[in-house]
Amino acid sequence: MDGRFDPTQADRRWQERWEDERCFEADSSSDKPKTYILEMFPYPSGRIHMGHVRNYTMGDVIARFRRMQGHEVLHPMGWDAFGMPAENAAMERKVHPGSWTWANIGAMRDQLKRIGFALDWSRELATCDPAYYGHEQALFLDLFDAGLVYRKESEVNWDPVDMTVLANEQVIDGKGWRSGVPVERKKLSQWFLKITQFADELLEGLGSLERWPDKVRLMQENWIGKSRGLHFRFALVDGPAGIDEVEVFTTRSDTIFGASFLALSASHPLALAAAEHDPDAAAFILECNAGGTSAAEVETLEKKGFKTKFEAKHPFNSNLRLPVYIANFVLANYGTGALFGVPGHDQRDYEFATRYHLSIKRVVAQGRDVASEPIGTEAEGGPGIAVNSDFLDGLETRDAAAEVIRRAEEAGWGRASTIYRLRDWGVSRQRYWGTPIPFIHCDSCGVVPVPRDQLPVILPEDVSFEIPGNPLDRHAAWKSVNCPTCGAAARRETDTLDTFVDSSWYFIRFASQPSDRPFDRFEAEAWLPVAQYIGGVEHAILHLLYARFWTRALQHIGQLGIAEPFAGLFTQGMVTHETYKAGDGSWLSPGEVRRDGDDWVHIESGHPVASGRVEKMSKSKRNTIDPEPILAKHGADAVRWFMLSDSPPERDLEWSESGIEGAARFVQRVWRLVASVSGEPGDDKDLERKGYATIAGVTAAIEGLQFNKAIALLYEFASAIEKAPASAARDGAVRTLVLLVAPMAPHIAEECWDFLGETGMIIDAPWPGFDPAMLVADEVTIAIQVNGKLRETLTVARGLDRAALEAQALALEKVQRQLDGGTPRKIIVVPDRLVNIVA
RNA sequence: GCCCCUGUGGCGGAAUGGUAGACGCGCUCGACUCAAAAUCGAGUUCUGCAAGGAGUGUCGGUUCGAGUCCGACCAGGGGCACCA
Repeated sequence: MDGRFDPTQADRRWQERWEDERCFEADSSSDKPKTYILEMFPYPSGRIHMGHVRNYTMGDVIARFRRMQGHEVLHPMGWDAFGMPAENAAMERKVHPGSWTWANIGAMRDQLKRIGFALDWSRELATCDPAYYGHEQALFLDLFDAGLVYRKESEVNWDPVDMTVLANEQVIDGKGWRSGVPVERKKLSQWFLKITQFADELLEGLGSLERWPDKVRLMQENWIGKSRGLHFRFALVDGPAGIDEVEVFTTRSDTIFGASFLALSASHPLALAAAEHDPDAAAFILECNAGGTSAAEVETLEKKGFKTKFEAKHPFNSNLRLPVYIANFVLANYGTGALFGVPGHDQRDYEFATRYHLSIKRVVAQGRDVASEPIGTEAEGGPGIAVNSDFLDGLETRDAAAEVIRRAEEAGWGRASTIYRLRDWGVSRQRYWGTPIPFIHCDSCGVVPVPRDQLPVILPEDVSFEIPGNPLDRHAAWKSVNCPTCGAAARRETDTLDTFVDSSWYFIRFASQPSDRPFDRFEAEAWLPVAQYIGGVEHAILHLLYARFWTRALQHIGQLGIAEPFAGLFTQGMVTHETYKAGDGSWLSPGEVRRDGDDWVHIESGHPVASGRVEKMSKSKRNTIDPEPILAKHGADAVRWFMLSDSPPERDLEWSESGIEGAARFVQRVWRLVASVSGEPGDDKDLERKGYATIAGVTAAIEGLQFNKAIALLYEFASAIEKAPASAARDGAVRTLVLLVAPMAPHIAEECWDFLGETGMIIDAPWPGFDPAMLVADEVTIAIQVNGKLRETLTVARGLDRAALEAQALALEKVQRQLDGGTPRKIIVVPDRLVNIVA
């Protein structure tokens, strides 16, 4: 054996052997306990980046670890292959989105294989493959049959650059999540999935997801936004034809006596009725609709209203008349699109009332406040005691609210109800590169599903991207089809599905992939739920909520007996790197700069460079590090090792050259240790104990996804072995180390295993165990404190009694010096741990 | 505005209420070498010659004992945002 381990040779050799022997193909009929490990599948953008490497390394460690523990592991990989970038590439480079995507998949698959992931490539799938999206179309029709899919004319978020509709979740700060331009409002007929039907289930289900980060559960909870309150009606005085009341929703029914106006959204039926005979009202509505939705605009937007000629009667006092306004701050799609304003206890209503000189009445008193004290310069939003509120006076907010609901229900003008912030999921996209929605539009039969035997509806190949918009819409031959019901000439639906639909069930297809249907229920259930799902926190709401919904929808229609798809979730941090900016403001890549003392200079020009913030690796900031040359230089194990060390996995990891070098050093260190195996006899109790402690620690750390801790323990163990004299125990420790390193650095581990003369591959070796009794040392180090401060340590036999410990501690010179002749007031003794002398 | 998270050496970060700074990076010194790389050894929170003293964002509290628990504040990050 040579002095150095050569990863370039070994990596490929083991990767080929794993592949040739089909080691990582999961057997659905295995008797072993089944474990499903999954990382969020990548979009095939062209190249693997460090974020992928980190993500997949973590999953790979768990997968290999579980395998060594005797589990049958499913660890698949595929491609989230539909989406905008392929169309953009098509426009820019005149290539077909399909050929671009498939070429990228090929390149990225090769890259992943060179990192040595234990993946079951036999189950690889790509969502742009008709063999995948055809089944998706079938599932979509199943959901349609179950009434979970509907079509509705609705105001949508229109991205004027991408020329498509966006889901609410894809609008960030009023801008398209991809294009970054302000979203416009537009009315279109869209397909929707009834996610709101599952709002409560999705909320309740979060409680069972104990192995999810609290943060993600909280984000989903907020997103679903459950509010309990009262729906009730205000009768109108002289309402227009057909409208004699206005329904509102409130969570603060206790403030009902503080109402001083009603406000309607611009698209409320009563607002439209008002506009019919009043050009001023119509103009105001237009103004409201023109308003942008960006955060900046919303923040600075003044509360404005238009006073209609209608008045509403207060439900508890029909003599009290409230003016009805159309107001720009009322949301059309939350609650009923109308509200009653309580300026005293809602800041937004306060601003509105101030502007239009409406009365601001106190109906809740807090602390020392008294009923007669006026509201100050701000609304008082918190709970308190009802005042100036007739029969509610003296009741606490909660009780007052309940009392109003009780009376409203009794009198029949309102009912307790719950509403959600969550909206139904609009899935129509006016794009080419997506799953065609399997419907046909017939002039006489309406919207007709494509018959099952005609699935998949395949995307046409001959399309052009010369003009913006949806090429499917211009493709006359593809579009024209006969109506399946009446046979007359009809048109295909040209919208495609949101790509989040594709990723809402891929984990089921991984588990079971028959050719004639989306999945086999029993095979899928054998693997699901995913034991450990790993991905970026950016999917905390969108993807994870949709996938949960889709799974529950399948359960609802009896296709799958699983409620939650991901039993364990882990969101890993990003891989970051310092940024560099040249004098002219342009970004420079790490390869273009070099260190010069404490400063950075541009290598080519020698000009000074400003080093900026450490940020997520991104093309625009040019601070990316391509994994490829790093792999070639240091080998897969060093890259994997570095991805796991240093930072806790949920935090960001800053890429550093010295970090990867340190990792490569450790790989060589393992190799040298294996070469130092002596064959000499003899035991070494301390080293054995250290070995057991390391096994226990590493096992717990991997189970808790604390890879950085596992690695620290392995470094410590390696140091201990290096220092130990030759013995059989030392040789055994080296073997243990190799086993423990195997999930993280599998290539060197196989190489070492082979060198040690073990039979079979290390991927199949059992994970080492230990006897907990062996972890206990004979001697323990006791901390000796005076007044809680450490003064000395003492090594004593384990289990030494309190009196002996106390005596030994008091005898210490340093303790005596601290006591300075005085008598201790109290002595705390924790056996095997510490003695604290209180002076 | 509301909700949540995080503050520990030069850096990444360890610490069931019980020896703060494990482990890694960097740095210093030493060994090996003609020299370098690689490797090995010693050291590395601050302050002090030392004994000692101070020290986990700030201020207070609980406790024999607080990085850890409680309260207030400061700073950074994230999520939601006219949600009735």
